[in-house]
Amino acid sequence: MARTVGSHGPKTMEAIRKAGLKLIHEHGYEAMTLRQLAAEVGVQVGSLYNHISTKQDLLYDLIKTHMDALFAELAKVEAKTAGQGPVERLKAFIFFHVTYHILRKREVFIGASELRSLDPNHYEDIVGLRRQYEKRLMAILDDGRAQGLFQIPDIAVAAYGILAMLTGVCTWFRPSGRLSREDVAQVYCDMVLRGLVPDSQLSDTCSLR
Amino acid sequence: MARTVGSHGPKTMEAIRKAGLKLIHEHGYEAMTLRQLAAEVGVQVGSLYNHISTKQDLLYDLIKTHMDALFAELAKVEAKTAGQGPVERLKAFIFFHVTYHILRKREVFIGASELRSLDPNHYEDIVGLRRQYEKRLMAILDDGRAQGLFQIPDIAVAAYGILAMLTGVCTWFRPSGRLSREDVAQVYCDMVLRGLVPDSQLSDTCSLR
Amino acid sequence: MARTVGSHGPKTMEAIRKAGLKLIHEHGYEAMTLRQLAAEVGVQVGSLYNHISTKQDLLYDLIKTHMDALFAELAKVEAKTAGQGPVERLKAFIFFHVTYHILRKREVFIGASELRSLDPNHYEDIVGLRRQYEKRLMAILDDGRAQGLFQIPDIAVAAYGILAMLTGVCTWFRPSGRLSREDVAQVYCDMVLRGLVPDSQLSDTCSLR
Amino acid sequence: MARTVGSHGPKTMEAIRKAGLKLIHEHGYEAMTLRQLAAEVGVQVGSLYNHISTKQDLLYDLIKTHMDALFAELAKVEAKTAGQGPVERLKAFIFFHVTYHILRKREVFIGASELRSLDPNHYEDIVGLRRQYEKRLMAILDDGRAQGLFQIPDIAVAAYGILAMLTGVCTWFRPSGRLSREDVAQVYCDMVLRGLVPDSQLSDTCSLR
DNA sequence: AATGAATGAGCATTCATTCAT
DNA sequence: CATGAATGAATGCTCATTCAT
Repeated sequence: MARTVGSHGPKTMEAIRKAGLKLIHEHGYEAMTLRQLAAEVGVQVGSLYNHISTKQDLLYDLIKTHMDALFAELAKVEAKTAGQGPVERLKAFIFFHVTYHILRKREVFIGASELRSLDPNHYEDIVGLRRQYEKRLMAILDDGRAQGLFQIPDIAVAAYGILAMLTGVCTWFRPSGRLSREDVAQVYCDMVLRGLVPDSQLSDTCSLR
Repeated sequence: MARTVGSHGPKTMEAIRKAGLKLIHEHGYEAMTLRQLAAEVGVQVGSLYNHISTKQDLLYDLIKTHMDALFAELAKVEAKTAGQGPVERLKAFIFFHVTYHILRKREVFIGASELRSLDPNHYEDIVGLRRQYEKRLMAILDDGRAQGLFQIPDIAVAAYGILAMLTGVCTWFRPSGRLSREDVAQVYCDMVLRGLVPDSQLSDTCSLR
Repeated sequence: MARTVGSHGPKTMEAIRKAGLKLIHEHGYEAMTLRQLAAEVGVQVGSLYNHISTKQDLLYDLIKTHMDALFAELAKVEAKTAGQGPVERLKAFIFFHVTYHILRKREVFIGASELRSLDPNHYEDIVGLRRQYEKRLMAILDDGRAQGLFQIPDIAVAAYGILAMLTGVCTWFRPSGRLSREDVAQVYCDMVLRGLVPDSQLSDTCSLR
Repeated sequence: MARTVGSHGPKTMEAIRKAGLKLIHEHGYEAMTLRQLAAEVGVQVGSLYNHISTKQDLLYDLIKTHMDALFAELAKVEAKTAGQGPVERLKAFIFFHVTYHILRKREVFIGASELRSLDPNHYEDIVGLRRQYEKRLMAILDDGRAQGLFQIPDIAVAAYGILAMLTGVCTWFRPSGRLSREDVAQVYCDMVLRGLVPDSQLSDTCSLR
């Protein structure tokens, strides 16, 4: 495709990453071939190996880079809300998570759906990071419950549910849609926070058993 | 593996489906090879073609069968709650969705993550079914909003969020865990319903902008 | 090349072995490609893998088969001369070794020159067999020395020297040449036996030091 | 390996030759890659081409250099024994050949086993030199036979046999072994000379036919 | 001289699929 | 129905070689 004639040096690596992101998102890691990748970059297949050591390594590189960026951004948000109450911190977390997942939908999608294609060592590495990320949310939920603000029967289940809901955004969100990034974040923020407060009159009636 | 020596007749097709479900869940459709499949069934590769017409067709068959079963079960639940109010119908939907997704986690996982491997015709077919399923939930939400029971700024966004949360269960649920299927359904049922009721005092404060 | 249309079953494996022997002898194991091999057999490259598991395995198979045949033939010769004196047994060994190495020059050449291309396990295996073969000669030399028939300062060095001399035959022998197989065997038999007898008047003068 | 950081000038060419000798001896010419060679030298692959014109040319260079050295050394020995009798000249040849082949075992091994990897022109060139070398031995044997000192039914066969025996030394000789270079030369010298003298009583009995 | 990136051909191996037996 | 052998295209990766810097 876009044959960047004479593209050299670090530019090529950047082009490989970008093209890899696109193609893995479109076809999946297993289905993407290095010939496709090379064509997209505008380079011969063999040349890829001046920049990556292995197809598997490219996948790990993309996912790891994404995870590192995710943590770096989360750290900024946490710094800004340090010392505030659980509600404020949860709001900040939700806004961050939703907007980040909309902006980086390809990285996020790959980081979740291609985990199984990582070889064992890389897999453990990334899954470890994902668990850390989940724990950052759990810590907020735990705080809120301890302060009597949230009613949460099981912290982990709640966290998994919230993350799944928020992350789902990168599957269906279209920039051209009715709602903006912030609108969506706001809608989910409301829904989640209401879902955690104890005094809703409907809650205790919810049983089919 | 389970070498069903001398497996004959319709048993073989059933063994293929079962093994296919397992292997696609483990490795993904692209990564599963017919040689793996044949070995798992205890048959030579060529013999598979007495039962399936193509690898792609096996995938479609598995997903379509799953979707049909999903709709059949949903129909039963809807029949049982026909005429009841939105809250009761939503509770029923959530319980059904969660428990079904726990029981059929492999089918569900494949039905979502391998969509992209379907060829165009099959893809349209299945995506159409998935949209119908989403609409069944949206109908309940719409009803509840019309009756002033739910506060929902955007029906589609809410539905996607709820489905993502509930479906996530098939990623992390372990039968040996703390909570039973019904416990998890109850937790999510409470969280979702509270999230939709209008009078929570925190809801209007949720803004970082 | 010789496209044996519809060649099936064990015939193909035999054709692969034969072609492999020829091509490895001509080009060396590393330099032979499976495309060459397939063309020689008259088959597609992929089809080779219905019969061999790996290029490396073909090499091992060829060498191992050769070594087994070598030992089987040697056993016959040893059986025929069992109970005879060292001189007779040595003569028999030399005749056997020379004629066998002329008749099976390709197998012998490969079995010596491609050892280094065997992977470690296979290498150890084959080298072990070669050592056993050398020991069969050493046993004869040892016997002869014990009975005072041979004058041998170092059994191993003598054995290596004799084997190298005899084996060299497969490098230069041409069936169309002046001497027949038996002629060559006779010449080497004479030379080796004279080389081992104690009373030659020249032997003790051989020193440059 | 031995990363000669910043190796410059003619030193690099010498390092390439040395590393090439080592790697070809270890892996064979076809199996040695220029990447291995570059790594061994401590240089990037591209840099090799400032010193060699082609992989093939390196091989030829190594073998030709070896052959030239071999002839140069042989010339010295011949000069020293010029005018002496065949027995003395043969002893000198054997001592020279054995000790040279022990000292330069890698060059010798490559010069024999990688002939087939030379392209046609180079091949003819080197094979011609090898024939000349063989003829130097044949000349001695011929002289000895003419003077009635040696009993040799076929000069060429005898020469090939003797050379194979002596050359074999570079396959098994270890400096740490029981025998020194000179010991081995002595053993072979005795064996060969005895093998050529006419009056051994065993010689005429050597027949199995 | 040395480097790093590029090339294009080639490699061993695997794949889904076909088909005579 | 099952099998084993065949096909032909494709895959990830490596190679010797080139060349601008």
